[in-house]
Amino acid sequence: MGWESHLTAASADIDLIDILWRQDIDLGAGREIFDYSHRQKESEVDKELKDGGECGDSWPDEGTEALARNLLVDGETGESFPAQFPASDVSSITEAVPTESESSVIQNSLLSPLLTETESPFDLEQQWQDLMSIMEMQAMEVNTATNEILYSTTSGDSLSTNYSLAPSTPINQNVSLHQASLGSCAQDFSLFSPEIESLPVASGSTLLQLAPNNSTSLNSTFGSTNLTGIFFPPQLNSTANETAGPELPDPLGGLLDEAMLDEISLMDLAIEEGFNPVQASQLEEEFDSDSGLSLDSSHSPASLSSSEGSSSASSSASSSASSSFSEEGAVGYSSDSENLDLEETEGAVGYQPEYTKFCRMSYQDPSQLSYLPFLEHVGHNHTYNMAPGALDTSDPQLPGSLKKGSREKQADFLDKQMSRDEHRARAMKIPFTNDKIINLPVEEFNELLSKYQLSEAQLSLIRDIRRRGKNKMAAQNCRKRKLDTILNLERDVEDLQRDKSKLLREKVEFLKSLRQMKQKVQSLYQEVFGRLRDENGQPYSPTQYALQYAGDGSVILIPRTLADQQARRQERKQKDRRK
DNA sequence: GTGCCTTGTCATCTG
DNA sequence: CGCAGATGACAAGGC
Repeated sequence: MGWESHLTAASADIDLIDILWRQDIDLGAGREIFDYSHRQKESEVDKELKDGGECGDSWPDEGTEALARNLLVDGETGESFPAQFPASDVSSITEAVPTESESSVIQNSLLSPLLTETESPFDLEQQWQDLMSIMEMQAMEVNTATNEILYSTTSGDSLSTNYSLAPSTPINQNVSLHQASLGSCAQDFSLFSPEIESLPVASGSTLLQLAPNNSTSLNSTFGSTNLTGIFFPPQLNSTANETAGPELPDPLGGLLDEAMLDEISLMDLAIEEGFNPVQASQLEEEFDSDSGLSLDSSHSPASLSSSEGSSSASSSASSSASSSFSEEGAVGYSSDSENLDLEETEGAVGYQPEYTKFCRMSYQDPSQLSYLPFLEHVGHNHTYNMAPGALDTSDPQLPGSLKKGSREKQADFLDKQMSRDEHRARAMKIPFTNDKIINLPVEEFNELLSKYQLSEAQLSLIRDIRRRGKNKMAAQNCRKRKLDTILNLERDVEDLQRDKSKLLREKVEFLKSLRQMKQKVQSLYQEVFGRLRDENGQPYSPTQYALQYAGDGSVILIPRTLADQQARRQERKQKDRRK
């Protein structure tokens, strides 16, 4: 029989993975049951989730309420369920499942020990925010299945789906619905109360064929077995009835343990600290568009400077300008040097000093881009390679049809684009480009200097230009690196949050599977115990006997007192292990 | 006029 | 020790 294998497997040292693996195989009431609800609510879920995903920054407040009305769909099982379960919904669902409602007392009482474990009080709204954050993180996942939707961590919600849409599922899967959403449903916690003995179990269940009077005392029975520690935390079993009542229902039921809640809270904190999916997507867009900011050689300052340097500056600046030049002009260069005679330089092809601005993210005036084609011409003029005095102030590359006014404009613009050092170099009649000054290797640079008869002032300026130019590029690179570092860190944070969200969802799924497994084992126990007969053909009393899983995989019937003793021993072991 | 951003520059540190 | 690069800090200019 199938139940034998279940019991046998569960009797040994069962770890979580083993349970889950078997659950995937054995759970008959799985996907097909949940799919119904999924199909039913699919469109609504999509819509709601879309809305939820667009909550953006406002989710902590508005998202909570919105989510409360959401239907959540389990990505693994396809199970869908209302994220929150108003009393009216409960009643309607209950009515829709008459067999369930008939036997609700039994069902609830059977299940409660499983679903009340490791509960801890926490803020309901905070939970919803946590769940919302998980969902939003899900939306960030580009490569994951888009339809995978977070399983709600509220056991009551999840079970409500079973309750309403899977009438034939084992009854105990549906019980905590009431526990979670209806605090007054005390029967949820009366699994092993005597009054249930005479009540029939759900007839539609494919698993439960329990004979009457045989469904009691299962709690302690399980507690006496090796399965106790896995499926039925003893402390909860013993207090199941006490925890029922009008207290605030725990929407997460036994599904979320404290550690998990901690994780969710931490993640929630992380998200609150500035990362929501909207921002993340924006960030991704920035990553794409920020290529211009990267150290891509095509955009690097060096390469830009090269094109800048390839442009030529006219050395025909007025001599009067040079006389007004302030030598260590980093701060105090004369304004005269900036008021060079444009009429003399307008024809010069040369300068495109701040050419890099056009290639950066923040060039100041897009209208100035109209000069770019012209600048390209300028950029290929290598007049600085010519010997001193051979420079031509004319502009052979300028279209002859250009009117003088436009040329003045261009010259004015170019002049404005000249850096201070370029102005100074021109004023001092430096016979080569600033680009060369800056970018030539030391040897070539010295060689270049030796080719010319330069005054001390010129040499000093050239050294300053080289130093400042180098530092300018270094500063640009430094800033880019800094920006890249920040972006990479942000991306790392995003990735880590995504990973964490994924792990959290997996944990929720595992817990859910574990809960279902517990329910199934419980059902099997009831079935087995109910079929047992003594030598007179009478069923065993659950108050006097209990089933226990032996180490060799067999199932034995033992007196209840003995089972209770073993259960207590097991409990102590568990506590010691936790310490 | 003011605040923010970008860029250039200087001073300093580091390899 | 000198040099080149890196970087923090500051100022100027533009928006």
